[in-house]
Amino acid sequence: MGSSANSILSLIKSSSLSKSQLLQIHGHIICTSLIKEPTVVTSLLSLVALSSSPLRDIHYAHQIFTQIPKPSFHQYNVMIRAYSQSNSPEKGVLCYNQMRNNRVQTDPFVLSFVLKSWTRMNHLIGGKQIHCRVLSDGFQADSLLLTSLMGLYASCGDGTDARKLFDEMSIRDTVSWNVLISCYTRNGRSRDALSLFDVMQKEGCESEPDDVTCLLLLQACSHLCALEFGKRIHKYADDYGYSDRIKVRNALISMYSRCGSFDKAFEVFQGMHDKNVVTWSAMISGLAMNGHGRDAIEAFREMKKVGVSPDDQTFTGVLSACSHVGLVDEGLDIFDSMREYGINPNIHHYGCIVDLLGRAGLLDQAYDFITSMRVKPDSTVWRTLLGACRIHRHASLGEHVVSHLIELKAQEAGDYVLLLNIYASVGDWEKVANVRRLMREKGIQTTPGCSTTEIKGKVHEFAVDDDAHPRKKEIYEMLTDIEKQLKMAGYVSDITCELHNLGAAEKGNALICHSEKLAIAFAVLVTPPNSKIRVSNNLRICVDCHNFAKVSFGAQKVTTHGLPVKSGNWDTDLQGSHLFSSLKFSGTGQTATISALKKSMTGVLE
DNA sequence: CTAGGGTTAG
Repeated sequence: MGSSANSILSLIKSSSLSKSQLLQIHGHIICTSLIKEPTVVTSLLSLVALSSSPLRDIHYAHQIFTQIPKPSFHQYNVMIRAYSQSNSPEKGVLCYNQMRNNRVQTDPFVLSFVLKSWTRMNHLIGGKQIHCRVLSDGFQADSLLLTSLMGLYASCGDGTDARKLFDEMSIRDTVSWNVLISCYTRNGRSRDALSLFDVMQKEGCESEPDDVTCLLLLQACSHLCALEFGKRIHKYADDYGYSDRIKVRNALISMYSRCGSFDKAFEVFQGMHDKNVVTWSAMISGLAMNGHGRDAIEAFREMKKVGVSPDDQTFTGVLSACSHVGLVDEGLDIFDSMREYGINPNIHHYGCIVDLLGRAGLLDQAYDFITSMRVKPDSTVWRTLLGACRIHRHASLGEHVVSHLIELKAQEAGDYVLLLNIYASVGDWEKVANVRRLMREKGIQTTPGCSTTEIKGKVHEFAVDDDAHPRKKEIYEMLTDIEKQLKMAGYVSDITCELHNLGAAEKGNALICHSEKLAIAFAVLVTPPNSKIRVSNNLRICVDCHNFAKVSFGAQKVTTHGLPVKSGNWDTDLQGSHLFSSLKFSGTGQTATISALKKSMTGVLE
């Protein structure tokens, strides 16, 4: 290697290289025979492909790479690694194929990068081919590679294969455990994920939970509304010094908000000296989902004032706050302001605006908005509009929206129920019967409603009209008692969410036994006065049960989050649109929290 | 020298 190579090498490695200097060096390397000098080219490639400097530019790296006559192992390595982290992981695979065609030897590192590419593409078959290569190359004992493979099976399957690999591993470090936990939470097995927390802490387990374990478990707690478990993780993080980490704090804010413990979320937020975008976004979403829409918008202003620049997730939070409170103009202004931050609206942002317009009754405007979107509308966007049609009883538009869902082949049981609701709300019983018949013919199964409440760490579960509970007699008595008090307080059951053509009196009776009411009655029964009651649902609450809860626990303190009720408008009016409530029961002083779970719960969580 | 773990609206 000549002296010019040496001086260029030290130039590349100097930390402050300008873009023009880089172009100059690149030009020089091409003009001279330095392009055949592996050390120089590799360090240039590493700088452009992988470094954290502003010079990082994967397209430019690719340009340099293609000019190399016969790339070395290291040069392939750098490119495959860079592509596996980029937003075109498929190019990493191409690069790997080229490497193999050129008979360049691979190693565990390269295999792990190309595995990451396949994993990010959610391509099981491609990943499996790498699995075969891992075995044929004799790396079957490399625990890091095996963990990467677990990651592949975790994102492409239901977790069975990931678990199998995990069981077969001879050395499992914390990351392996974390991959398994993450796999479980993503596949709706949050209970299994939480149970691993105890297993990891048992005597003889080679690895113990770290900060990422805490993050993952906190997420599982949110899914299950398992506040008590969440508090345990919080304590663990405190004890082991992980709770100083900003990511753990952010996860705590998120967990407490989603579990309905807004005060705790705010406490964590206020105790943080360094607040990043994620912190602010988590808090803004937390405020929005707990009924403090205006405060969420205020927090949004505050974060900009202290110099934190909002990102796409901040906007989803603040836009959803606007739609919850019904601030249409404010929401649209904020949506427009995204451009100033160089953020392109994604499907979530569009969804929020559809929700915003829809709830406000601007249904045609919402429809036009969907058709003018720069992103192809997905089924959730249409479903949001369908929900708005339900609120405002717009049957013809509802039918039209359903036709879009059918076109997308995305109709779900819930969509038929929503359509049924719309027809029922306008009293078109013939069409209600049609939809019912259609559902029967197609064999569409609706998810049975179920509510749970956590008493002394044990989760009690209730179904609609449940009579399986050992204390059912007392529960129904308590329910009657509450109803009596409510009638005096002026509560009238809302019958528009019932689907059958019954008389008003019959409907009033039919509504009584929704699972959320049973869970509330049970919780009031077994908890002492002034305690907190928390009820979780697997489905969105019906407007009557929501009103029931609001009136029972005092309409003043109503805050809501989770899935919207089947009808109703904004948080602030009694037709409130969300499920989560932090309320006070006027009779005995209990406080109730009702929140929605996206996944149904079964079994008992100890 | 390098690797594997988390993210949102409805």
